[in-house]
Amino acid sequence: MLKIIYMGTPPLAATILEKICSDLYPPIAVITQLAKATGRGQKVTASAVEDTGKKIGVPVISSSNININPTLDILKNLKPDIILVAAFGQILKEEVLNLPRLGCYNVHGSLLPAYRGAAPIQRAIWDGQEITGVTVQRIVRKLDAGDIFLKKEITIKPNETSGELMDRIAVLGGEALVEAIRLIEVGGGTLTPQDETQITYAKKLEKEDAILDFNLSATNLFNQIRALQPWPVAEMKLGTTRVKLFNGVVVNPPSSGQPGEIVTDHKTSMVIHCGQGTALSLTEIQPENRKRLKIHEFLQAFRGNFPFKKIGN
RNA sequence: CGCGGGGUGGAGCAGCCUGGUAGCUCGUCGGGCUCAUAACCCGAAGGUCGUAGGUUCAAAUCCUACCCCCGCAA
Repeated sequence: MLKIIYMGTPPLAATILEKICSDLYPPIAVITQLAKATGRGQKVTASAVEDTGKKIGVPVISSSNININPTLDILKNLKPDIILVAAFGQILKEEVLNLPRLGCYNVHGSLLPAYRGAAPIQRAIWDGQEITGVTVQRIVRKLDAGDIFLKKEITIKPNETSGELMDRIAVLGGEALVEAIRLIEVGGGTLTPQDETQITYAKKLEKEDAILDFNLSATNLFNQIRALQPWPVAEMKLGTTRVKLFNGVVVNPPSSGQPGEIVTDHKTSMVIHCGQGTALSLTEIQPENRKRLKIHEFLQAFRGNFPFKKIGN
C-alpha cells in the first residue's frame, strides 16, 4: 500500500477520488482548494473534493497555497510515496514535485500532447473532435508537458455537451489512475516523452467565449453550444434580452438570408441563418431570468407576435 | 446582509399599477373533417392564483413574513 496524497478540487476530481478509494485504498490525505464564497448570496461553499473526502472519511486539508507553509510542512511530514493530482487548480513547485519518492502524477482530460491546458474537454468538443481521452502523466514544471505513463481513449457522442463528457471522462480518469497506481506499485509501466510536434493547447474558457457569432457555420455554432455547457453557456441577444442557447439542430436554410436573420413560424420553430449558407434550428433556449424552455414554449409567450427579425439589438 | 427577475389548470404566459369569485396559446380526452400534416372544425375535463397571516363588504390583485425557482456578479 502506497502512501498517497491526492490533490483535486471540482466534481471531476471528486469522482476520481471515489474511484481510488473504492478500487484501491484511501489516500493518507486529500488536499483541496479552500472553501470560498460563491453562488447566489455569496454563501461559502466547500469544494466537491472536500465534501467527498469527508464523506468517505479521509483526512482533508484545504489550502489556498500548498507551496508555502503551513501546508508545505504538513506535506513534508506526511512523507508521501506518491502525489496524485486531478484538476487541482494550483501549480506544484519544484520542492513539492521532489517530495514523494515515486514522483507526482496527474490525470489530464485529453490525449496528450493534444489539448494541453485548462479546458481540454470543452475545446475538443468545440473543435468537433470525435475521439478524446485521458492521459496519466508524470508532472513536470511545464504545464501538462510531462512524460506519458498511460492513455485511454473515449468516443465523443455527436450531441454530447462538455458536462456530459466530463462525467464520463471522470470515470475513465479514475480507471486510468487506478491502473497506473497498480503498475507503479509493482514497479511496472514506462514513461514516454510527449511528441513535441503534436502539441496543441486548450485555452481556458472565458465569459466572452459564450457570445455566438452567426457568421460562423451552423456546425461550428452547434459544437460551440455543446462545448459551452454547463458553463458559461452559449449566448445571443434578442433585442436587449440576453438569451442562452442549450440545443439546436443544423438544418438546410429555409430561405435565403443573411447570417443572424431569424425565420420563425411563431409556433414551433425558430431558425437562424448562419455563415456559409447554413442554418441552425434552435430547440432549447433560456431568456435571462427565466427557465430553460423548449422553443415552442418560448414562442407561445409572444402569442403569434414574435417581434425579432434578427439576432442582436 | 453582493445586484436583480419570478412562482396563476399538465406546459408556456396574460391579468396585479387603477381590488369585485380567472383568461390566452399548447397539451389531454371525446366527436367531426382530410390522401395527408406539431393542419382544421365542434365539444369536454382540469386551477384552494407558492405558503401563512393582515387590510377590506370583497384580494390572483394592496400590506407583512416565510418557502422555492431563475438571471447577473464573484
